[in-house]
Amino acid sequence: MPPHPQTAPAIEPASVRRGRPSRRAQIFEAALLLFRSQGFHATSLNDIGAAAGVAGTAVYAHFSTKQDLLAEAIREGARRISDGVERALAEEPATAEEALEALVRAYVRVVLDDADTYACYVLELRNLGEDVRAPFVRSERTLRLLWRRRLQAARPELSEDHAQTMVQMAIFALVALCLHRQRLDREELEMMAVTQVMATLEAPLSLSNA
Amino acid sequence: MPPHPQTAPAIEPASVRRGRPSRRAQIFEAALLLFRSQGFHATSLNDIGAAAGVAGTAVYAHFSTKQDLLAEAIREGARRISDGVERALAEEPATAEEALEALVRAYVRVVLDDADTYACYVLELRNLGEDVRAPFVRSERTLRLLWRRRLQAARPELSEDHAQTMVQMAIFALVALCLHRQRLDREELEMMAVTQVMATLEAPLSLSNA
DNA sequence: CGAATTTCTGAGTGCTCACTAAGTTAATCG
DNA sequence: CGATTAACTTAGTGAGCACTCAGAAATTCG
Repeated sequence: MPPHPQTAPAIEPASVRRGRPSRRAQIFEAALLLFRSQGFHATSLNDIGAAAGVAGTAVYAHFSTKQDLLAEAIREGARRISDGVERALAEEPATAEEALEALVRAYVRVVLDDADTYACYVLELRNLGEDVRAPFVRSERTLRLLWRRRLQAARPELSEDHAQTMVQMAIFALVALCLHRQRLDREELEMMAVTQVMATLEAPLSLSNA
Repeated sequence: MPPHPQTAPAIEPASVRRGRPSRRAQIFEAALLLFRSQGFHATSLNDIGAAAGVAGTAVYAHFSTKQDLLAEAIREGARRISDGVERALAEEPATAEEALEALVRAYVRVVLDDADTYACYVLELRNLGEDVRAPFVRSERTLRLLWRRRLQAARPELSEDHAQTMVQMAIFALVALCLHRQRLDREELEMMAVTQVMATLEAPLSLSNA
């Protein structure tokens, strides 16, 4: 059972009803931003507490360890990606190209809308303990496999290795969008990112190939 | 004046003549690989020493601080990129497109040939102290500006903001190549990476644009 | 209000780590 | 060889850190 926020009545805390985030949420948000900007190891519990307006040790009323806090942040990043992808999978597009583009668009949306969460996911996953990290690495691999399948469906001439490399390049191109702040507005950015990545994935291999 | 390696005579140490790396180089290499795989803060001086075959404190005979060791690694990454780019700049290509492609190819070569060094550069730059980091950040910005100029020369219709975003995506697509191990062979990878990135940079913007 | 529970604080505790000091080994050179 | 110097080791030292604990403050609920 999760601990209740500061001003919480039985079912729904007043603070939530009034739109004020619970202390737990404040701490989580502060930790996420600090992990994202400084890195996990460079962030102390006192940093986190200070950013959330409490003493460092108050964190332990809501999270069991610092690793647990990171795990929660990573879990959130993974959840948003898989939610986005799930929505893309539900679309049932007509052509293989449309299927690929739906996947690309799903990623772009997550990367743009949850930039800090996804950046933290990408940059800090390595700092999770082996046991906690493993399932995330697995699902990451599964998602790349999904990309590769859709890419190969659209371009049957690609070998597995080629497709795999192209997918990794495409996904990383998107990572750039959540790491650096862009000056274009949200809608234009989404359109452009989808276009650019699709161009990568649809580019013919160089002429010297069999 | 840098300290001399273990078996060093006045000018050129015997160990270098025989192809055995100096202790300093061993330590540097070990640190680079550990920083790259575990991250700066997760790597202790004992780790580094152990990987280089000495006690942790022996590192201090060759480097002044742990930060200094990281700074050297970062400096090496920056040096290789700027060397590669410099060679590309010397080419004086005929068209703007060829100029852009030369730049892309220079990056691809560095990323593929110095994968660990460049990965360390990208991932660990943030762990350098502000003062040491600043010049690297500046030269990074300068390089991105060079990309943007060449891209805009090839495609004058692009706005600064569009070109900037495209450049960031393109560079990050290349980062993927040094982070994950690819199964394609070196030559094919270079050709493919150049092709894919050029496709991104040459892709038309989506139709809804002015 | 009063009791129970949760949240929070401030003072620890023990551990890890970067770094130092002092002394030993090994290599160089006259 | 003997003297000098660099490289290395072992044993610290002090700081910072995650985390614990005991109690205070705040909140909930009868």
